[in-house]
Amino acid sequence: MSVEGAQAVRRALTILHCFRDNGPALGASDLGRRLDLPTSTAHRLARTLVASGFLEQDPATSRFRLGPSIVELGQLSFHQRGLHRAVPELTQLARVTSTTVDLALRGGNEVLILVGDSVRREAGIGLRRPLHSTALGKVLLAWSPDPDLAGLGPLPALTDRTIVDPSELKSELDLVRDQGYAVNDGESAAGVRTLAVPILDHAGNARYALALRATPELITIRRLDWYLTQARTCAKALEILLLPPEERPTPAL
Amino acid sequence: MSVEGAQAVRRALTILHCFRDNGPALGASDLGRRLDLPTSTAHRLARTLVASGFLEQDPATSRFRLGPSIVELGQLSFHQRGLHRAVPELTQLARVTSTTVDLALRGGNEVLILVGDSVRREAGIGLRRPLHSTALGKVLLAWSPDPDLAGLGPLPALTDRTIVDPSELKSELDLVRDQGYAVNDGESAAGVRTLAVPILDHAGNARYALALRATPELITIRRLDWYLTQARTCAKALEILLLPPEERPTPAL
DNA sequence: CGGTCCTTCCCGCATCATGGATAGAACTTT
DNA sequence: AAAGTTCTATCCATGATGCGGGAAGGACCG
Repeated sequence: MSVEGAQAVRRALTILHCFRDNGPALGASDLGRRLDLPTSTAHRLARTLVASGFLEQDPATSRFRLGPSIVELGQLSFHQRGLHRAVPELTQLARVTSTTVDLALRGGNEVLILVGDSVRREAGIGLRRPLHSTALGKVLLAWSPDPDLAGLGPLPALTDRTIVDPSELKSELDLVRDQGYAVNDGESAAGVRTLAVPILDHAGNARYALALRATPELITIRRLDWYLTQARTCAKALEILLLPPEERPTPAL
Repeated sequence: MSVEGAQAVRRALTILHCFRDNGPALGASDLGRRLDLPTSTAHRLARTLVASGFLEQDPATSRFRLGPSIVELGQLSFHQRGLHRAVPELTQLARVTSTTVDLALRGGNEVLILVGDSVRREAGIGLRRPLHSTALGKVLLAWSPDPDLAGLGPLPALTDRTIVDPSELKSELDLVRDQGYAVNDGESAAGVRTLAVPILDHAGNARYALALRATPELITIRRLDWYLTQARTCAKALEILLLPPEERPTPAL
């Protein structure tokens, strides 16, 4: 009961979410253990998911993996959002800047990387990252409709530079909003510097975030402005490709 | 009751499936009408889906559309299946043959087109087609583990050439299995000829089907062999790209 | 060959989803 | 501009529905 009224459905969807973190194939008892459910319940839910094509069951090992319906709807939504049109832009940006490029949006309380540059595809597609310790996350938070930092819960430290204090994060976000971009300097992993800019809609919310990622030796402070220009140019192009005209921000006053 | 034990979950998944046929955004009462459910039930299920990120609700119109989790899991599964590695092959094949190329698998009782050539992306990505009136479908049926034609139900006629008689379909499938490929000559739409070949696994089942589509003037009978060779070469490459070594068919005896 | 862990099915209980009714907002028609 | 229509969203009593302990049947390992 509590807040949302649909126990069985919620559990079934959680089962689907299990497959994002873990290996490609999970058994019924794996699922039960991971969700703290009786095996029989997990098994029944999984079977229902199989019946609708959202999971499929390996005939040999009888373990579950994501099914055809997921790919189908994923491709459909990918195209409906126009994300396929973003791929060439990102590839171009990656080539020009020699960096790794990611396009992300907010999914719950995490950053959801949807499209990587196709030069280094393995990058992080389908990956989730924390909001507080990534440049992408900072951008998504800074231009968020509900700036509820408390809702994030504790901020785990990934390196010794990670911002763990909520009030410190708050002033960081103010800075990000002020200067129009975010930098992550080894707060997520040592030796990685990331630069992120928002793709804003007419309401001033960040619909997507675009990031360039490389070593600090490549993205030096003095060259930052150049990378920023490149990123912003690309972001402007993506704004047109991804947002319908009526949702684009009104041109600067 | 009946066969699968999860009413609420089944209904929720059906809601998701609604979004494949119809426009991108549906209201709660649309959903209720389409699934023949009370509005309140449809609304509650949709809310649960929103809470898990499988749907999202437009703040302005409060209508629902596919959410970030769908794109996330879709991309993840797309990559886990190695489908991104198929894209360059398909593009190449489309260029060489000047045809429209589709890669599909079976989803329930329909053909599920997953990847089109990127030359003409709009082709039919995320589209479902009948099994009995497409070359892709014939291939998927001909090398299917359960050749249950009765389970298909009635075979609707899309043109006057569509095979509507189950026993006729059965002999057509025998022919397809014999010659190793399927042809659809205006059975799905007039003036379209399609040639499809399977990508088989070690158990002899068609995991994917690959099709070339063009006008009968282009794919003439005398040139059929050439197109067939092109398609088979590509299928062989895809077999290696898409199937793990232990699931590939053993080399011809 | 005994042990362990897995998948799968069964069935009685009480929890949980159900859907009619309602309030109110938004949009359309007259 | 007001009346009418259609929509979203919430409530709550009812009983249908999903729940999960248990046990049978395999598969794999030692």
